Amino acid sequence: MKEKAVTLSDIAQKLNISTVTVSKALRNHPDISPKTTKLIKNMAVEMGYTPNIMARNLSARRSNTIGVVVPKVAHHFFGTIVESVYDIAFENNYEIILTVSQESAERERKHLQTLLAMKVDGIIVSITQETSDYSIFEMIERRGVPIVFIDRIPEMNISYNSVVIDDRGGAFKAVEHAIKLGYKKIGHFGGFSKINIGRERLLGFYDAMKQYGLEVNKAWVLEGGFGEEYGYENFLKLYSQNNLPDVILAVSYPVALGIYMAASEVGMRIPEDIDLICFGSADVQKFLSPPLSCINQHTEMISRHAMDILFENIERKDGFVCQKRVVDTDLILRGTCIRYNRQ
Amino acid sequence: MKEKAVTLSDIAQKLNISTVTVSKALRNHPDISPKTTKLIKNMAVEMGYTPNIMARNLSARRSNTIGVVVPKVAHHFFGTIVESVYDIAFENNYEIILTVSQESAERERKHLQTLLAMKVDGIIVSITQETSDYSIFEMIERRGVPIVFIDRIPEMNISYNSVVIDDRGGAFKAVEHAIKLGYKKIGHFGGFSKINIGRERLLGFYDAMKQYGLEVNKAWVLEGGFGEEYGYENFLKLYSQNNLPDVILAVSYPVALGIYMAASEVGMRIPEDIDLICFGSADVQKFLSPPLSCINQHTEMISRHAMDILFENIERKDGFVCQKRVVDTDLILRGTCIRYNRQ
DNA sequence: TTGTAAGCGTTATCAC
DNA sequence: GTGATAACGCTTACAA
Repeated sequence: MKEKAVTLSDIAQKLNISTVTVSKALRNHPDISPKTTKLIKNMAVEMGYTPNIMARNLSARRSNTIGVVVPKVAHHFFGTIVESVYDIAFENNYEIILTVSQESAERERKHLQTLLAMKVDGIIVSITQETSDYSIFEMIERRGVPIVFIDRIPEMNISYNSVVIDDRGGAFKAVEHAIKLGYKKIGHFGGFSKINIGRERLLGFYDAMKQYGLEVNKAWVLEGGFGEEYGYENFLKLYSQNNLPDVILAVSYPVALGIYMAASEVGMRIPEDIDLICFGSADVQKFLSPPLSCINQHTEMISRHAMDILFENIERKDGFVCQKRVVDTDLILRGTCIRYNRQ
Repeated sequence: MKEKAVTLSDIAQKLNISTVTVSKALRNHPDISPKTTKLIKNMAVEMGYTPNIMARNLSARRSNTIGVVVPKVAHHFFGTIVESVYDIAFENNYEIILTVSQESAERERKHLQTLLAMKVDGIIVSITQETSDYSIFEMIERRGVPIVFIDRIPEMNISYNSVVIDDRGGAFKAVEHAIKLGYKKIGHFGGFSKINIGRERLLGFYDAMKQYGLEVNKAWVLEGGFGEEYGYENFLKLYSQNNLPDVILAVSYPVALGIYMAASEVGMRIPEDIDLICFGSADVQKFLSPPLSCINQHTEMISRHAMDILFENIERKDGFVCQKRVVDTDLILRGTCIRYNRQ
């Protein structure tokens, strides 16, 4: 029932030549004459030969494979990043081993170990919210496996490659926009500030407030996670204290959704009663009511840069050049934060 | 700079024992005494040993790896399926090789070949809209690699495993619900009918119409793809003909979004002027205005069944039992299709 | 309980 | 141009 897989030597035997010749021919090695190559290739398809990548990699000491670790995949931001990573890999004849940490640092660590064990040629990782033990990354570094961090990066003092969004600039841009609209009472529902994206966005918020000489009301600057529940809870908290700002910068798209939900529950209208803008774009935002304005992140650029850096580092086996690239954001104005809604 | 990787024999040498003993100890083989095992394990971590999975798999003739091919990943439906597949794999110490066909049959084929070459123990695939050449699947079958199709399945006459949504029943349920509300002018914006999910949903629509003795107005039954653009275009087409039904069953969530967009452009209100329900659930639907009712697909159940079947088939190396499992749907009623809105 | 020998399928090296 | 030989790192008999 189960056919034994055809191997190089099966083909060789059939043709009465050596496996080496077959191996070379199949890889278009110049050693082998065109006609032998032709002959061998035909036989290979005829016999239904499939190379054994395990064996190939073991022997060749390279896997043509890139490992990826992301916290989530059923999430617009990571979903689009992952998808473009796959596209780029495909174009370049690389395979991707994707792993999902589900925001668990322990799981992340295990996945990284597996990737190492699989002898991937390079690694792309976006760390979890809770990652604080960086020893595994140092180990990867020591092993000489190129690694690039995207979006969420660790705070290490060894040098490493990274590709991030201009979080600080993006937040600044959004807040500046709100200020120019006329808003003064501005709040920020932020993420954990122990992770770069949370902290940078918070800084961008402060930058803008400071530059325009506005006072920051600490009560309106709330820390939390990047999920819906935080937007929801924080909004209700301020509402119950009867202390809401006029406009909120939400650290993520889900947080903004949480705000939509809470606002609708308590009968407040967006943007009339409270205005809103958030980080991160998903196509569905244009379908919200009102359509949600946001700070757009160019996910495909992140993937592109990350893969570029990896390919470059894989080529030059000698010391890498450590690179830090920053991807610009732009404001997409839809139905929120488009005019000043207060008296 | 680049440390040479530690191997089994490095550990063996250090300890003056054989590699076999080390190999066994590391895998908790009962052969080895607890204290030697302990000793070896300590040395392994001390030396920073990482197993070489390539070598292991080559030798063990099994990869503990499952290959997955999906048409898309930045898509709520597939994103959640993929995520749960990863979770289940992780629980069971399996690795996943995910590939994304991007709805290209050619790419799908290449990916399948790669998976075969990687010697995956099993394969899960959701075919593209255009897949019509099934020879690769027959080849996989012949190779004895367990394969299970999910959601989108091929029309082959060889037997194969599959896990699908009860598309027909789901569509029936939704249309029946609309009918009971009082609707009679019911339309269906469907997908390609050459693919099972498109066809089955269409059939479910017809089933309900027939069972309740309603006439189908062919002008309201439109075929297209599963993307936003089809909902948008089809809606505008009917609108320009001044020939809209009272309620539409959209074949997918994106198609429904397209309808929202078109309706809002021409100033028609949902659900007052035209009502709507769609296949597929995404959390964001509850944030739409009005919140969109839908036929919910239990994605995690699909993954669970698919993995179950695979594990079962991997165990029993002798002939498989071919299984076809159907996952139930349920109606999630939110702000559309909750009452009859016509005079 | 431990070790020996053989082999998994491929590729690199160096003769012929 | 072609091929013998030795890896690659591990596991599975089977022997000691």
